[in-house]
Amino acid sequence: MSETRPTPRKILVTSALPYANGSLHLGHVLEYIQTDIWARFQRARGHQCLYMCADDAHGTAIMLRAEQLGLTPEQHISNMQAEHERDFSGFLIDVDNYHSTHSEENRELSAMIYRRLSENGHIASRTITQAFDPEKQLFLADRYIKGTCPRCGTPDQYGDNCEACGATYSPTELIDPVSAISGATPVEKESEHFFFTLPAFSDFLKQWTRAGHLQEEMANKLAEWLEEGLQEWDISRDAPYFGFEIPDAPGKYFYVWLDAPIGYMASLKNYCDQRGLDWRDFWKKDSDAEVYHFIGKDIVNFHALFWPAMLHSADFRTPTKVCVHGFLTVNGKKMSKSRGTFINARNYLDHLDPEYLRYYFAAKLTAGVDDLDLNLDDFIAKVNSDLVGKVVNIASRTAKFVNKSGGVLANALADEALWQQFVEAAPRIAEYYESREYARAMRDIMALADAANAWIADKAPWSLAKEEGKEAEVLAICSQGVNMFRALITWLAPVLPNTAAKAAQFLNCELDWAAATTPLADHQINKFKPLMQRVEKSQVDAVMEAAKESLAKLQAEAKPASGPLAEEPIAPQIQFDDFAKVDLRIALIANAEHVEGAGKLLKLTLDLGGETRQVFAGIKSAYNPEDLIGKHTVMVANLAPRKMRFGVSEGMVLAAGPGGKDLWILEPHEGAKPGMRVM
RNA sequence: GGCAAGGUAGCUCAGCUGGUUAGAGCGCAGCACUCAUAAUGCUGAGGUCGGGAGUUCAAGUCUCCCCCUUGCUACCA
Repeated sequence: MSETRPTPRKILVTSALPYANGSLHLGHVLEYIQTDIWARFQRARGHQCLYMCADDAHGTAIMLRAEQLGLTPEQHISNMQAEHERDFSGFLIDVDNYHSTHSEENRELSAMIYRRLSENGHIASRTITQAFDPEKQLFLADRYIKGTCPRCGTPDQYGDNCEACGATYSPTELIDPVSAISGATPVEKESEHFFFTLPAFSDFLKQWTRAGHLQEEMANKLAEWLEEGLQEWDISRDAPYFGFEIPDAPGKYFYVWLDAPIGYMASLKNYCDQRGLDWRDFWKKDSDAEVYHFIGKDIVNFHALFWPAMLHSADFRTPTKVCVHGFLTVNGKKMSKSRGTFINARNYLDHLDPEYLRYYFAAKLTAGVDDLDLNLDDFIAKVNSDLVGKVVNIASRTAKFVNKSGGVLANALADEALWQQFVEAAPRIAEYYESREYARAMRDIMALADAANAWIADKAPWSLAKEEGKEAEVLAICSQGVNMFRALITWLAPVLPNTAAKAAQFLNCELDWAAATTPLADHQINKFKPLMQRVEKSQVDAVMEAAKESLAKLQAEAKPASGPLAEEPIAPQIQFDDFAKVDLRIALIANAEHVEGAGKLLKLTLDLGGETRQVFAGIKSAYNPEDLIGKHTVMVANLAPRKMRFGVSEGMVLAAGPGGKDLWILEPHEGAKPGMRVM
């Protein structure tokens, strides 16, 4: 009844390439652990499985960060890559190759793919207008422009949205926009850009996204984009840019997301070139290999729309599957820097064994895209009880008796029926691994561990050992205990590679998936040594403490203090005349009502004592209209009218607060009358 | 506001195409064991399956409405 070995497959696996601008955090680690478990499982089953990764090393952010650090971009990304590789190895992520998108291989492949896209008529060019930093001589992406929010007046907001009030807008709407890089006032400038004609692949993608390459929920999500109609994708950036220059287009560079996925190929090419293998075996159109990308749900459009379209045009095969996972939360909350739940990979590794986290993630990972919560109390309980209390304990409580009687396992099973449960579980567990339902695999394995412990308790070999003439029976029971442990640890090996290696040493045999359910008989084992230590609460506390410290350090660099004044320094001094230009008036809120279709707006009718104004105010989240009617407030009466989707707004009411529910409009003391000027 | 995914025991989660008294692990209580890294076994308490209405002989499981959480997205002068 031993399992038949499946025919060997050729598999290429990737994790999303971490950006070479920051340290890895546990969210990254979740993905690498998911990928690594899968890759190790495939190798354990005798398949050829290459796990490729690399640093994603291009883009404006990296260029600027390097400058800030006083390094060349090349030095900076080289430092980051070294750090990333240390963290990978710390978490026992067994990549076959860790490369960089800033590599010769990637330069060649990017150029080659671009040429093919271009030859196929899938590259368009046109001139666009963009904000430009005249001092830095640099085009500015939205997030590099800062200014005063046009809606709530909060200074120092980014070019696409306001952190205080949540408004979204285009950078041209910002009041007093400045370049976040140099502080200069941006100007508009034209430039020629290249576009990948994504709409040409609309039909192809509609079919591809439904052809079993994606989880259904992701296919549904992408269908939204596909229904709305795809836009051409801007794939070029102007110099200066840290990246690859586009062939025959001096001064134009590939946008970082163009060459990032090509980095998967480049890493494989780099690996193959050193070994006399051909990377095309995996990527050519009629390849018999399988390609799996593990990614987070935030980058699914790049991997399941842009990337397959590029590959299709460039005459390469498309991925077998894009496996999307959810985000990691910590104690039920989004990993956030402000909440102090942001844990770097290194914070964890400095205090805890990587296998604990590997197991905990495995025990909660499914093939779905749901977010996964790292609940720290649950983490301690689960690891200690499942791994130490159940699995390792089976070996720990039986090995001694085997060793005592010479260390040679019995030649027959004590309980065939129980063993049969293990035999039958093997293919099911394999199927769960294969389909990335690790949580189900772990549940099955632990259920068997429970059965094993209950059986051992029932047989009580320690009691029999006290009786004369029961030596053979004791040995038979404990031999089966050791064999059950061997099966369990073999199945756990993709998750717990170090413990599995130690167990192999104790068992005095290689752990082999196919052999796991054939019991070792008449086999010499070695002395048992503890395989795994319990997690201590103090270690977990130390991780959280370290996380807070790293965070504090980061924030100290970024922001010296907090509070309204620190976050929004007082604006440059103005003269009285400047202030006098703003005509503030007392207004009576004659009416306030909801606006059909608007999420944040209230429509206010303001009585200025002889004149009424209609003003749309973004205060719906903080006020009920009925509570406002009859109250007095202060408005900017001479603000130019503004056309909005729901009508013209003829002024602004004054309010303070970060936004959402925390928003307070001004109200004058008793006695002020509508129309009075506020000076 | 729109779309999506969720809301099942204290905690983390299973519950397939609707079908007997709703499950697991952990935690908790009691008992047993004391071989084992205070590990293990047995027993038990604990849930109006977010709320409401409906369809049905029968609903955690289907429909509608509402509330809450998370993500994406729009608008927000």
